[in-house]
Amino acid sequence: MSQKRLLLIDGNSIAFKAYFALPKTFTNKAGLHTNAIYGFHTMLDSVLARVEPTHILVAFDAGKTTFRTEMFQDYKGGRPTTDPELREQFLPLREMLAARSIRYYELPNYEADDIIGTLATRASEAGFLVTIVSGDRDMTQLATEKITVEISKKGVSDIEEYTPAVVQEKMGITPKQIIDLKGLMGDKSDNIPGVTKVGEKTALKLLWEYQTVEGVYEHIDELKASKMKENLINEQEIALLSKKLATINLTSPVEIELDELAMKEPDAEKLIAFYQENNFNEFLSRMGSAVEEEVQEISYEVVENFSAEHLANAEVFHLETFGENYHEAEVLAAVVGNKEKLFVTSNLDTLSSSEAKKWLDDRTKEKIVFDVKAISVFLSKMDLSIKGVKHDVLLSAYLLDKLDKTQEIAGVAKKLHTSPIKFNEDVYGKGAKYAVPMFFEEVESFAAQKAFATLNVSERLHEELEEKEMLHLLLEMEMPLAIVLSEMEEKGIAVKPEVLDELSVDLMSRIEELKTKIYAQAGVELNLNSPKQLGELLFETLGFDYKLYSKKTKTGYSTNAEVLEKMSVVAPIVDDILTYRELQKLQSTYIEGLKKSRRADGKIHTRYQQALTQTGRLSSVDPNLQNIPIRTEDGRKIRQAFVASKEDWVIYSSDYSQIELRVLAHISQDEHLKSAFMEGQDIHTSTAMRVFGISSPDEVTPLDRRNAKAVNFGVVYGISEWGLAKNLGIEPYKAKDFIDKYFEKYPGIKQYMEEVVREAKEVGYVETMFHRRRNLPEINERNFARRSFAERTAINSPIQGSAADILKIAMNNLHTRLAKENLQANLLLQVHDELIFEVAKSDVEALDKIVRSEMEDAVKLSVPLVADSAWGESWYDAK
DNA sequence: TGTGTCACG
DNA sequence: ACGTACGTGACACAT
Repeated sequence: MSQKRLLLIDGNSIAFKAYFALPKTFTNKAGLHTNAIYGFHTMLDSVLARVEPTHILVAFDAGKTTFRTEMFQDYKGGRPTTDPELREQFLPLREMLAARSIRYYELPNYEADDIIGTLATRASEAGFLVTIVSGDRDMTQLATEKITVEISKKGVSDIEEYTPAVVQEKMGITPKQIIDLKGLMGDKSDNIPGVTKVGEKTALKLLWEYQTVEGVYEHIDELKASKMKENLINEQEIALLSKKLATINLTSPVEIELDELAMKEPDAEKLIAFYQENNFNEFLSRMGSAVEEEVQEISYEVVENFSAEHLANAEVFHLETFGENYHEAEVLAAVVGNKEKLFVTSNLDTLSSSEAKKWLDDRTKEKIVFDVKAISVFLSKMDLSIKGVKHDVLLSAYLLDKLDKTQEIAGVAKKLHTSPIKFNEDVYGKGAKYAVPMFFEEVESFAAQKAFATLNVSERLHEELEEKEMLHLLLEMEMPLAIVLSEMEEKGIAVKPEVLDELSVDLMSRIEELKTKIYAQAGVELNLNSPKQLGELLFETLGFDYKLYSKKTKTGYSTNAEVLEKMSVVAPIVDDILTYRELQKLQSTYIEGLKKSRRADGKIHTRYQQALTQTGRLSSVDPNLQNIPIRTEDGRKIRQAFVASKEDWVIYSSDYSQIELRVLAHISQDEHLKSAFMEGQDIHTSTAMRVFGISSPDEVTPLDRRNAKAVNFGVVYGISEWGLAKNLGIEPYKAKDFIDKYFEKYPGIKQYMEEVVREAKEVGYVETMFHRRRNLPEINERNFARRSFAERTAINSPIQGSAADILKIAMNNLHTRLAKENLQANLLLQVHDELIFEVAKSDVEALDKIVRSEMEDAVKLSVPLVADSAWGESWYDAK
């Protein structure tokens, strides 16, 4: 008979630990918190793997009153009440245990400790090895040769193992003496009093000498006179009571036979339902492979060339690449094929064969891919292109919120609970270990798996898009845009390093001057780039009261521009620090950063993340060309380095005027906002007039306009009193006044906001004009901050997202139009509401006409769309 | 690797 | 009583 092992888990204390170890962002479909359950599950998995028990039980506390409170009313007194966010997890936690066929138990009048102590004793007497898992150190008193106590520390899986030897080594006493220790020193967390002034050190010394509380009192006369001795004598009763309270009951009336605790198979059906309900996708996918015994077989063949036969029935095309940035990444392998059979080659030349070219170029040969933008960039380097792409799984997964931050097909497969495949990191490693695997077969197999997974999920995503009326968004907006973007990225924008160098010389000398000046004023030298050191200088060395200007952060004092500006009156030094910061930012991020990004062709090739933002905007990385300075003159000069790549060409820029407010006017149908735009008024002036009751535009002061502008921004962001107050530097009650007046004057906006939030609460998501969705799982949260955030998001996302959609439509239309008209012009950059081109001087007027009309007519709204344009030698001059 | 800061729309 | 304006990316520092 093999060794039986019993695992006993202290349910309350582990749930408690897990709750505090994990963020409260875990919620289930009903909006209830699940972080403690999730953490409990994780802990359970790791301890099960480690201990491999044959028997198991989770013990819970039954209630507040126990035999201990009868002995001592204040036992565990003074404890704060359990958070409702934790309390709501106890029932589902039991459900999870039930689904996993794990027995749980509670006993009126007794604590979980007593159940565990009793069963541990019975089991060890019956020849079991016992492991106890708890977050409570008191349990260590149960440790014996047969009973191991594991105490979970900070994290959920970080544990400390206690055997009698460990206890002996740590404290010099036996586990049994823990109760004597508590008797003398008490226990704050359980409100066990202990003897006055006796702490851990004193108590241990006494126990080393006299073994037990009783022993101490038998020999109390031997102690030399002291306050401590007096306390001991006076509080003998308390010491004995404390010991009693700390003693785990080993003979509780637990009505369970050990046999009943034998490990059982989980109830798969219940467990799957539970995981689904609680969004435990990771656990679900792990089950998936365990449940569907038959893992789908992937059949692939490594070939030297793609033959016409291979291509004839191919449905998928995949390029396996190595490198962080595809502008310089290496293609390792290509895959074509279908679910029955895939063909993998590392001979990329085969893509240029007439058969392959023909297949790639044939629109009637429909292809499914993952990331057509990246594929197009790679192919274009080989002078190839791909046509007939009917489904880009990257983009559809993005639209359906099925991408995780890895942006890989493996993440999609995981979210959809299909056969799991590896992530790039698993095959190529990361950091210093990022490398192509030693055995190339691994790459070939990985490439085939990705191609298979792409096919495997494509149908489901396609169907889901159809259901949600989002197919149009994929086929007519995102997929065509991917091609437009690939051309923009591939083209790149020319950057003159001489211009940057010139700016750099000036900046560096000014930075040095400022540094010297600041050190002189400070009286010490420090690293000005360190917020920590700067905070210490201002609020410790120089003695400014942080409470007046700043607030504490996790690492020190906040020293951001807002704080420094507040201090400017009393501390002239901060003006120089602000300037230093500004120039340092320009130097490191823009001068040095951009120079590093320039490639051999003298151009910068950014990459647009098309499948990332929550609203449908693009983002630009490596480098980010969507945040090149413009607001200060020093910063704006950076734009002088961005020029056309050919002689006699210029930079042309066109941007939408107030697109977000125009979108708001359209979707809210607010009469007043609409008419302001239809009459072509300055929108902030118009708002100022209405809200502040001013009759003529001439009477609107700059301050009025500024306030109105802030209110307009606030409206788009999902206005809050506090946010507006902070932005304007006024009191929240004044901000409230602005908001109230605004809503009174623009009732349609108020109605829109209420409606969009109401609807979001009902269906759990919001949509743009073109059905782009954003899910808002926290919209019905009980937590005020999270719910409020979701509500503001519900207001903002349709506005920001619709504006993004409109520019995408304009870009696609422009792309087609420019190809047709054969202009000497290239679209180079997109900055959310702005498009930047390079164009032959001779074609500027023609381009201007086309661009403005395509932007203004991209969609028909109930207010006009207006695009303003400009051009010049550099991006700086296109203003 | 996380935090603070700051650049843009 | 709660803690915020919406959406991003890159840099330097500190751990």
